[in-house]
Amino acid sequence: MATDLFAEIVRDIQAPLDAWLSAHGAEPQQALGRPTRAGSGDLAMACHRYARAFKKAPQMIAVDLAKVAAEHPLVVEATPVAGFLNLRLDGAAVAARTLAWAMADDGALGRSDARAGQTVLVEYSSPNTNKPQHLGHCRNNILGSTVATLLEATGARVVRVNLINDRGIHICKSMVAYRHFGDGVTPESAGEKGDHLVGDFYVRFDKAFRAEHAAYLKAGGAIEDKDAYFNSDDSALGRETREMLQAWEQGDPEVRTLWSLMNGWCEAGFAQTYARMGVRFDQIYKESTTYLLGKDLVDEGREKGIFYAAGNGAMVFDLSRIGLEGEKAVLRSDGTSVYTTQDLGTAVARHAEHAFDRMIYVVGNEQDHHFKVLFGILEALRPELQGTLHHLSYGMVELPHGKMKSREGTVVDADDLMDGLHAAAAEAGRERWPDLDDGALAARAEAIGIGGLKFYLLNYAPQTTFTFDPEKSIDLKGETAAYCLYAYARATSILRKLGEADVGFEPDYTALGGEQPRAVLDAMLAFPGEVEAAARELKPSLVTKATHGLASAFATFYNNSDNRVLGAEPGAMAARAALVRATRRMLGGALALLGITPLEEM
RNA sequence: GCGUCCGUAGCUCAGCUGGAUAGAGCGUCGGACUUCGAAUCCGCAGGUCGCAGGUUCGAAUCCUGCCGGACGCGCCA
Repeated sequence: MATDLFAEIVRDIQAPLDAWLSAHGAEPQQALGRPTRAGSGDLAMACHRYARAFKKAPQMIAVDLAKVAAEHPLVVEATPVAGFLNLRLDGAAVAARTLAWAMADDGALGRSDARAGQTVLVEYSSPNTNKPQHLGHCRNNILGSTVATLLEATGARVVRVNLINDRGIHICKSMVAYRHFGDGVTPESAGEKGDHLVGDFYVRFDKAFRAEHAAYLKAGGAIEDKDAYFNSDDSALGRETREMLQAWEQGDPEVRTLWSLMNGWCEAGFAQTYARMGVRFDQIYKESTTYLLGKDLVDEGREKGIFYAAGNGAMVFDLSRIGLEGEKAVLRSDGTSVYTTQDLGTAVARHAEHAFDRMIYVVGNEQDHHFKVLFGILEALRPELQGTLHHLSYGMVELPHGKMKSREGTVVDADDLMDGLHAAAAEAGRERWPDLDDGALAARAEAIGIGGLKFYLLNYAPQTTFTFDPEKSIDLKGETAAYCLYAYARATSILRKLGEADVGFEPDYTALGGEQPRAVLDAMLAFPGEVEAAARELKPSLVTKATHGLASAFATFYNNSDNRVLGAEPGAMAARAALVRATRRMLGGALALLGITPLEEM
């Protein structure tokens, strides 16, 4: 049984207040909550909104409600203050309940059955197999993976899906470059990860193409626009690439062989990157097998009058149906399908396969418009999908000196980034533990470095476009994974030293009445609500904040010598030991939700 | 032109389904290791919440209009 103890306590105290309000003819509206103002007790409620219903001053209502609240056994003080009802709870009783709950209940680990019976598909990552993954993919992978974990923790059956973009003109560019400059090189012979090797050829293509275009312009060529030049017959490389795509579609054996070879390299590289990030999938789709889906839906939509033929023969959808402007083509005038057609087919096929209650696409906010259109068309075609489709849109990651641009070499490569984080953690670790063997040091550095990346990227709300500072990202101070891991390790250390010294003593919970232990208890009580909100709003940053909040409250508790566990008199020792054990358990659970491995020592 | 997102401390960001004195981290400055691990803690300084109106007992939060930034608006993906 997984419960949210805080919510339970609030409900219990709220009930008689609501009953009183109803009995006096007012609709109960606002729940008790944590007061925003320090020193206002444990729970508070603004009574101003009832003033109209009662035709009475908020101050008077607060006085009446205070009398009702004071009846509750957990409430030791109910004070009306300027129209607010402030409640102080029995600290020892709350502490005893909180610690028992934190040690035994899965709710304290953020688990619940709130989404029991729901099936949710989460699609994330969706890389192209023409170059290695970069910082933007890191945000996507970690965001998608964590959202999936949160939904799972709160009861949903989750299917993690990756749709690999393994076909198309950009893939052919790497292949053309390999054909020209490859000379039989392989990841093994080059000693390079496969995705990086393929990426090298993609860059090589761009370089060769730009040289070709420059020479063309110098010789008096008229087409200045690069894309237009690429698509013209004047560009030999453009022509070769386009012809290769056609050959691929026709199943040309030689082209298919090269394609399989290079895609295999790339996917093997991705697998390593995913494994290191702790990102996994239940199902991997490839566009090479899905790109023709959706054509039957176009026929269906035409019969239903959802699509119609535009002037030049293309099949289009009228976007004014969904409050947007213009038309969206689902078939070109030559009868071939577009990206959206494929997405339509994929969504319908997945619904047939999984009967999902919800499908979440984790994709950058530059595709907001695309998803509005896609969902609008899907809901017109399949009314039963209404309300099930969600685009988890996230902002771009910028660098201190602007955006990431592959052409300008300002891309932060995912593998390099993880190496850098690992190295920074290892360097700090080497100073701390001069005698630790290399293997153990590497394991800790990996946990701290990769955990740091996850925490850093998750700590921003998804829609924010934020600035990634490589220097700060490897910082182990502040609102970081390392900070939370350190709190966990210190709690572990206390308990190791304590052994069983507190066994058999009755905890004296009044020893937890001080400001610092109470702050730890408050952070514990807040945690499940934050996890639920994070799952509901698809916002893992709520979990990183709540985790840091618990670690921070514990650090403050820990650093005050009044709160020593070891050497305290038995009742206080037992109570504080219980607090440390509960903190450790909850921090471990919180880090697990974030995909971060706790360390017993660091 | 239209649409979406964003604008809060020197920097990076929380808070936004309206509530009391707007928060955190970093950075600056000053303190705390003979006491459970200093990758820690404590303290000081730092804000007309982009601007102007409106709604409300009450607005960083809701509405309108401006200003500034990002991204979109394809028979690309």
